[in-house]
Amino acid sequence: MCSTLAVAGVRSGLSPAHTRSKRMAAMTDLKLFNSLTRKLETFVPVHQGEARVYTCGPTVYNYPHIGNMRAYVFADVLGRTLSWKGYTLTHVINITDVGHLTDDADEGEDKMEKMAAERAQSIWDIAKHYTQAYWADVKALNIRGPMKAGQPDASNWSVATDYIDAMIDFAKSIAPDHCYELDSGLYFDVSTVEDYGKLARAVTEEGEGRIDTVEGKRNAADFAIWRKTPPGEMRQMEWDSPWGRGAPGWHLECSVMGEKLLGFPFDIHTGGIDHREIHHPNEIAQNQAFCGCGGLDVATHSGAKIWMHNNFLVERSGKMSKSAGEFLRLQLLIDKGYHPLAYRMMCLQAHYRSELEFSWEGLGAALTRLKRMVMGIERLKNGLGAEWSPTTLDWILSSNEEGFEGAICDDLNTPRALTEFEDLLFNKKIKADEKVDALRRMDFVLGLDLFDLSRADLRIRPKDAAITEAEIEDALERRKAARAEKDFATSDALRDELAAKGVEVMDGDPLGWEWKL
RNA sequence: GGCCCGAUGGCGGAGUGGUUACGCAGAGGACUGCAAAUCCUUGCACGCCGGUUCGAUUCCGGCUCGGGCCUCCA
Repeated sequence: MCSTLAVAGVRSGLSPAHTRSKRMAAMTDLKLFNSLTRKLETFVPVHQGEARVYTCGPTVYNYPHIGNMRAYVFADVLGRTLSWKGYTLTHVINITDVGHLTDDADEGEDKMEKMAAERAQSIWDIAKHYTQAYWADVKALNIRGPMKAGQPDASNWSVATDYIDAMIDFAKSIAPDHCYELDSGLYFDVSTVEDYGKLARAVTEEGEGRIDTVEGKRNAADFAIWRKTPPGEMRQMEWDSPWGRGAPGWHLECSVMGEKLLGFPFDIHTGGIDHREIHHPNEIAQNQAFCGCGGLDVATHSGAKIWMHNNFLVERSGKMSKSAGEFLRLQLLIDKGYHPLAYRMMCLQAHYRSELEFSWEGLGAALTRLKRMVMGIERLKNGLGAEWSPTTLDWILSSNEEGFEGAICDDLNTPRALTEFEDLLFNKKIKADEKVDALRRMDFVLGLDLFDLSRADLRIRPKDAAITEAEIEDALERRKAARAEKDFATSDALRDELAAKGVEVMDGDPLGWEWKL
């Protein structure tokens, strides 16, 4: 990362002290909030020059809603930041196609099996369909997806069912000291590792008994490593194991794929804040057991050095829910005429650890902001801008990029980073070609793809639009003719007609018209 | 019941022991036949009660309200 010009201070006559401060900024440490310690920690890679990240991906039994996607936008910004800071990134994102119950307490049905039964479809088809739907959203949001050694690599979409043998091996290695078998399966004894639940700050003692515990469990928090298929039942997804025919527990896959693809310990494990309570504590317990470090401090033997969790996207009616029937899909936003990157912008406008309130007005605000930034970049591309002021250029340029770096390095403060970006973009004292490189570097981190977006791209036809583009163009031609004749009555009537159909006419704008949202 | 979090202008959302971002909306101006879009300018806030402090929105305590998790879900 070379965010500052080494000679800038000299050329602009700045004091040595200022030059020094800039050099230091270029090496700003990346600070990230570790859920395990609940503190901001400086990122120090396990392997020099590398960053290895594991992101808990979707369970592909249904479409992802936009709240789900916030987690991947967050993980993407983290990945882009690590790349931008010069680390060779390996990023694994898993696809859960087996084992995730409708109930984390080991009592529910398998989500995949349930959906397959409801749809009377093969479970494998269900998985394929929803995986592809997820990938479509990933692409639309400019999420880079998995990486291997610094390059995009689809093989790091790790699919749980590809790792069944590895899961069985993993389970075999921890079973003797940490597990016990019941009729329903193999269970992990959480009392065999130290600090169980540290991540959640949970109590392992019996609570108010709201969870129906499985008969025979030693501790309320014990969880299934392997679930046996009940006698007389037949599942679409089941495998033989030393503990009988059945399927792996949900928590096992992440431990196994993390270990296989990244090695323990790897640098960062990410996921939604809900995973902080059950899934990740269980994953950590498995990892401690696997390392043979049960009894050692969980902070150093959890499998990953830093655990990061993004907060929820919420709406007035409460948290987004898939079980409630209708839920917000990215495609719904697009159908209504919102470009998907408006949603990315919306995510970026809030810190990943804060809850973010969703509303259509908010999404519209993000779209407007995105549009104005795209226009700013277009002006830049056309070389338009103010006079270059040689005495201030370097200072402004570096101070904006320093500010940007400072914001991102401060636990990925994207809202602040956005303002630094705009500060530079809209600064009239710097000529376009003098700031374009810095802006490109910043845009890479934000992932808005501003240099390749046009205003026309942002103009998305609402699915229920009552008029076609050809009809609009035709009306605009007639309006143009009327205006040439100074027949304003006709031209205004045409404009009203278009407005009634959701089209806004913009005479002084090269784009000519826009959909009204 | 247990654990945890939040309360910032019309909305969203940063941040800070002393001059409090930014975006959207609003207002005024430029442009326009009039608008719209765009550009320029701009008004508006730190839940309540105490405490610490020269000074608190920022730190501490209490209160009120709201939310999350403990069941699906990022």
